[in-house]
Amino acid sequence: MSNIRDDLKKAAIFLFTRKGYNGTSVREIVEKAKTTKPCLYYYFKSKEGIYLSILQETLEEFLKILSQNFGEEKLVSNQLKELCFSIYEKFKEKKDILRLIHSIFYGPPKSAPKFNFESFHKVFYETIIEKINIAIENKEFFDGDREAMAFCVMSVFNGVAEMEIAFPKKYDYKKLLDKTLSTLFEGFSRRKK
Amino acid sequence: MSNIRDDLKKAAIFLFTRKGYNGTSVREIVEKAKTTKPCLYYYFKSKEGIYLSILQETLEEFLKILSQNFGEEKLVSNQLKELCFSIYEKFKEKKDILRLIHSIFYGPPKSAPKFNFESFHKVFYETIIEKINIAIENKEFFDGDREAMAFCVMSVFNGVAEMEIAFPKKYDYKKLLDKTLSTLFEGFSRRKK
DNA sequence: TAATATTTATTTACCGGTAGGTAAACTTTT
DNA sequence: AAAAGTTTACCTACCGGTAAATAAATATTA
Repeated sequence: MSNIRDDLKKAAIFLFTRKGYNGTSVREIVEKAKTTKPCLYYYFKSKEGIYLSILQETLEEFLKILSQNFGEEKLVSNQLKELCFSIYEKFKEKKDILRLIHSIFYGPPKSAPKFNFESFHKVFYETIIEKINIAIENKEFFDGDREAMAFCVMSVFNGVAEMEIAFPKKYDYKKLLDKTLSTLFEGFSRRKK
Repeated sequence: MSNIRDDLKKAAIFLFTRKGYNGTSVREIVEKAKTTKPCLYYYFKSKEGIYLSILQETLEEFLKILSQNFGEEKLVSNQLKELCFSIYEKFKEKKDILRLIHSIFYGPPKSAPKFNFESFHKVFYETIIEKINIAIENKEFFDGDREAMAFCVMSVFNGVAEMEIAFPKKYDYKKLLDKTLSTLFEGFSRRKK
């Protein structure tokens, strides 16, 4: 098994996630991986190549989570919570890479090679809105604007993730996510005027 | 009036916001500003200097908005909307720089010189939570977790801003912000069980 | 006010260091 | 012997930064 390839990837993740794409040099990567430059070019073709391969791998892991089931029988608010918790767990596991992806996705357009992370957002949003439709049909949620409601859920999740990126260890973010979603769903729940 | 200083700043903004800090070279900046390198070093001391001066200026503009008043007499939900709209307008005006700040704030720690944008978040959050306290006292909002409610509002605002950054011109984001806040506040509003 | 001295602004030409990338030789595995 | 993997040594281009000379504006003095 060629572990040079893996060593290169690990080293690249370590450096890209700390110094960004432009802030990391090929020399640093190969040095950390205890190998030489032509090896990196042998396995990944270019600096851009190793970078994109890291991002692609991560994207796929997240899409996999969204394709899972989240207990169709339960209350939608609980399904949505579980969905968010699952993604949150993966997020914590890959926090560094996600910080990198985040800063590229929302960052200056030419600060790094283009990588389309949009598909994750889209699938995430669609998954949420489907569940909200069900909740409104079941009269679990009040009959509000469905897009707006889904947008709230997604934004809250993003908000927690960003907080954890910006201020790690400052709060218990799992708890914050739980609490905030609970409050949001309490607001969405159907009550009489 | 030395307009070389201004030209340098404009050129730097143009390039930093498109290519990031590490992706932009001092040579490019002075070339675009139609001057020479020692001039940049004369006015700003270093690449980091011109960069930080741009960020600092922007931060101050945002803090200024938060120190304004937003109609104490009105419904809190409307005050919060106005607050968000005001910040949103400034955001749109300085969208490029905010994208840059965002990607640095949430990005790899060593991808650019440190700049503390935390103060804006803090003041924004505190402003929101004050208003929510009032709304709950007035029985305009139900008596939920105040931190969670404030977090929802802030997240929704961030969500819209990020959408606009990632997918400019795809939607009417002012409308999205309006609609989403309305739905959120409808959820927060006090109704009988 | 005119000439001079001083400070401020700007340019030319350069520094050592490092960037991404590769040709070509060598070693190991198949 | 052929293929795959790895190394040494090198390429050109560019990086951030600066010394020193010069030009323009301002202050000082006769």
